[in-house]
Amino acid sequence: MRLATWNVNSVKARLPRLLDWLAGTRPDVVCLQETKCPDGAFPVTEVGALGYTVASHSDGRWNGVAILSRVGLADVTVGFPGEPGFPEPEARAISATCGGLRVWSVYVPNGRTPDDPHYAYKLAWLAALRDALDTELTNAAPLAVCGDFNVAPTDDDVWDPALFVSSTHVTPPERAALAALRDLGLTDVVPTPMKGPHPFTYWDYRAGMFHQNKGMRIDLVYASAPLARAVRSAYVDREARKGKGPSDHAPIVVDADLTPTVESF
DNA sequence: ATGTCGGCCGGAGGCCGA
Repeated sequence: MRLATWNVNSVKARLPRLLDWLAGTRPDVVCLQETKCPDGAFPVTEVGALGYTVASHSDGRWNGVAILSRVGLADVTVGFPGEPGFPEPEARAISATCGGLRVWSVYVPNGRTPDDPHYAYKLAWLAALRDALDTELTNAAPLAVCGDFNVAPTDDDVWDPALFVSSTHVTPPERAALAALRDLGLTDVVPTPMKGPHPFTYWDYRAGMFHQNKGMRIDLVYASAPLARAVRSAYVDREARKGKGPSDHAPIVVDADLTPTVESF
């Protein structure tokens, strides 16, 4: 089983690169975030030509999450019970069962700044996600929570911790929210960086940040115990951040010794 | 670091969000 997650920053703007990347990487299951793709506009035909079926969740111009699978796509759930909104719930979570693996694609609220109402929203959203996963993890099936968490778990996950003091993405409450997810029994599958010591997954478009490798690790794969035991390797595909017209995030690719159990075709 | 993207409206370029 090859599982991947990628904040594409608009599936429409990224479509040529997404298709090339799918054809070259051949993941079985892909979690996408920031699809920014209205309902009904998702390019299902184009990804379908590569063997993928699609479950997507949109609220229009912002946000948007999706799961692509070529090993089945069953029991799709949009959002989760108790999901907070701003004020209405946004398109930030979708889950499905793909080849025997329960997969969540999440786009955690950014938070903006610690004194902004969006920061409280972010913490409430993460707390509600924890409660929803607590219920779901009573099932023994392997589970992955993948996506853009907008939190760097440790100081090693930001290019200059001194610059981030009292900024969002690194505050103790945000990191405690991630720890609460791990306390459910989820394991942070830390990918291999491929270049440099830090497995960054995001680099701001501005100021040559990618070229200087001034990035952050804010895209995460949290694996339940049965999945974590099966993981053989994981890497950040920083090649996908290069060249013309990239997303500001790179994909994470995880290989696990799970035999896909195709439940529908 | 505040240097760039992408979406929207509307038919250019300003505004919002990240």
